[in-house]
Amino acid sequence: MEKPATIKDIAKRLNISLSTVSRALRNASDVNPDTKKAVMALSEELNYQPNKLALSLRQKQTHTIGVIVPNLDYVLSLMVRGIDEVALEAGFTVMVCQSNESFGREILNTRRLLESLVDGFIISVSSESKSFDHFKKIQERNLPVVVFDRVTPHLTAPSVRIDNEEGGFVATEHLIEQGYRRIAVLAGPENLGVSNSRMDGYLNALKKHKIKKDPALIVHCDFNQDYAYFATLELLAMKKRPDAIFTISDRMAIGAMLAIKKKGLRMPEDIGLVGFNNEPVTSLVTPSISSVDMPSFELGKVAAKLFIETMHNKENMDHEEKVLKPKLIIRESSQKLPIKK
Amino acid sequence: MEKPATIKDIAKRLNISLSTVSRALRNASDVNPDTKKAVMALSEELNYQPNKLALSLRQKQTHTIGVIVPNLDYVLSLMVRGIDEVALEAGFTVMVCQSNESFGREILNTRRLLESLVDGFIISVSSESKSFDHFKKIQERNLPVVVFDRVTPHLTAPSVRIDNEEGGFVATEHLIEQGYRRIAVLAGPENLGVSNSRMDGYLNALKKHKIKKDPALIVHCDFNQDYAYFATLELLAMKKRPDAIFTISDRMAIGAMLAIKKKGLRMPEDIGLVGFNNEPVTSLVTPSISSVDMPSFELGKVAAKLFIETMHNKENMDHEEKVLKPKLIIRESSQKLPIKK
DNA sequence: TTTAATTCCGGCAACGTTACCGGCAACCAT
DNA sequence: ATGGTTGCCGGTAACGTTGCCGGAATTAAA
Repeated sequence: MEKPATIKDIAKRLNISLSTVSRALRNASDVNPDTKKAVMALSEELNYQPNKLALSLRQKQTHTIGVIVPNLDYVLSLMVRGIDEVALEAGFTVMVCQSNESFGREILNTRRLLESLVDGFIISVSSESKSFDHFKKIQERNLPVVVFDRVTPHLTAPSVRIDNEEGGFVATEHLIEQGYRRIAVLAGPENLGVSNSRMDGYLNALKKHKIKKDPALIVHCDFNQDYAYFATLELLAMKKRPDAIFTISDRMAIGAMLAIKKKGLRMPEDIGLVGFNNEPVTSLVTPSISSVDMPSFELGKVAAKLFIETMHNKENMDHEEKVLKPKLIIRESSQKLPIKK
Repeated sequence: MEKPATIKDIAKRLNISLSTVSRALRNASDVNPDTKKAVMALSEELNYQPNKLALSLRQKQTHTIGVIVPNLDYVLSLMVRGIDEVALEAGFTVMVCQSNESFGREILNTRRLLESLVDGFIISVSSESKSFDHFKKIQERNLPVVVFDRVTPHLTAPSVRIDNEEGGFVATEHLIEQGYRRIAVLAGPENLGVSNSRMDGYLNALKKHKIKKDPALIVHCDFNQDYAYFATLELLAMKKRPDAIFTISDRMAIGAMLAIKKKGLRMPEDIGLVGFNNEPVTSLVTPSISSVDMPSFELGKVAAKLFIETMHNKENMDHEEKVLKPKLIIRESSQKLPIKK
């Protein structure tokens, strides 16, 4: 039990060749039932476990998927769990690397995973990334790549995401229906697709309800509670301050909430607030915060399924694009009118 | 750029032997400076990356640490980040597996990591685990093991943890100093060492201040918000209800808070509340919740350092035991008296 | 009885790497 | 010149596994 048993040990003990043992252990064809039984019995007894390294080296497959994410916040860790579940089921191991939203780390992680000889990648791009050469290098090696959540047009690969535009739309329309008219939006970095799509939804809702867009009410800031806090303070200091805020993440919604409280304003009476992601904390704070829920776990599962499909099908699936629907959860922070019967 | 370059490719192109290339690439001794330069140049050009699989197979080391955790909540993910940071620095990759507090999964994960030929383990045991044979199997293979956070006397291995007794003590003493007298404790499962130590601290504080222990005020329940919610409701329904609650985790504190609010009681006036872990959410809810902070990130770093030390030193470090100090963070939920000058 | 088919098995090479050993020069000191 | 040292290099085996090929033994078919 000291050193793990190998095929060689079994062969020696049974006085048969390595090849026979190897075949007995998997194919089972081309091998006498009796010897097969003997091999099985002994391998059981010695607690034989095939050496993964040797196997991978031989057949040039590690059965490992490299997953690159910008961070592991609530939503992304749910997605990763979804990926994990499906991947495990299919016999894959996943290696998760966080880029911490940093472009440099993203490149480094890609390199590392490539060195580890993963069989392919499932990627959510960092908000900082403007170049995508490191990902293209993966594709040059003919390794399958799937992009999820944070997709980008600069990378042609199968993708899964939620309908962010729809999410932005329902959040904004809900605020309008509640009677809010000067609706501000706290968006993320300017080059982040996810953020822009949600903003598009916001703009569409305004247009549909004939509310004029006010550039002063559109604020880009970092994806971060503190930045959102200060941005909100500035918004509230305007002469004609907004009467509602839609933030494209719950982290930012929390920052906004703190700023609103700091100013002594009440939600939903003085000001409405809707976030995005439906993190558990939104239901715990006072007042509870309305938020757009997304099927994160499911999205992860779909990403992994898509990956496996891509891996097996030689055909080009680069233009496969799955889109899941978000859902608005209404809570106290935006519920100004009594609930209709 | 299709297939990764190997040592063989370099050797062929330079008309020298594999061995020479191999030596040139690392030892640098026993090889002519000129050939070395040539090898380096070509390896750069071909973008040569040593094949980790072959390397590991050869030298029977994967430079990988298996990390087993019961879950990835706020505290544990911080610890894992600490582990990761130190491990990476030392040239190790970490593979993290969650057991979801399940004994079966823990065994499965151990097996999986063992199959992946990790060089050793850093473990925080699941709350469900009562047997530790699967961990002992690791030690039989002479692989280094370090236990962190959730330690257990049933496993002799170097360990890192915080002083849970101290944590329970300061939390309870703080409540006593604020004037609370009937202090209940919401503890975790009965066999969980961490929980019991915190309870011991609670008991010590009572004893020091000559408050009689009341078994009715000691409640064991699952490590979980919902259970804590219902347990608190029951506590509050007592004829002589407690005037303060100490929960051994913040998750449980949140559950308790919801129950207290549900009953229409005020914090800190009617009832005091102190949690454990200092999760960010404790400062966001209303009222904000006092909590015992632990140096999680640091603890993870220490665990990894201890692992590396254990790996290198042949000497028996099994009785090395590091203990870090927790710190009480006082917030609204327990601040009944005005702050002293 | 010969031929053909079937069943079962062992040998060899290969995946990419390094450890070890031995050998050929060239140099130095005797 | 002899012997010993040093610098540099190549060959071989090994890590644990599997794929391919060929061959022996047995059975079936002609």
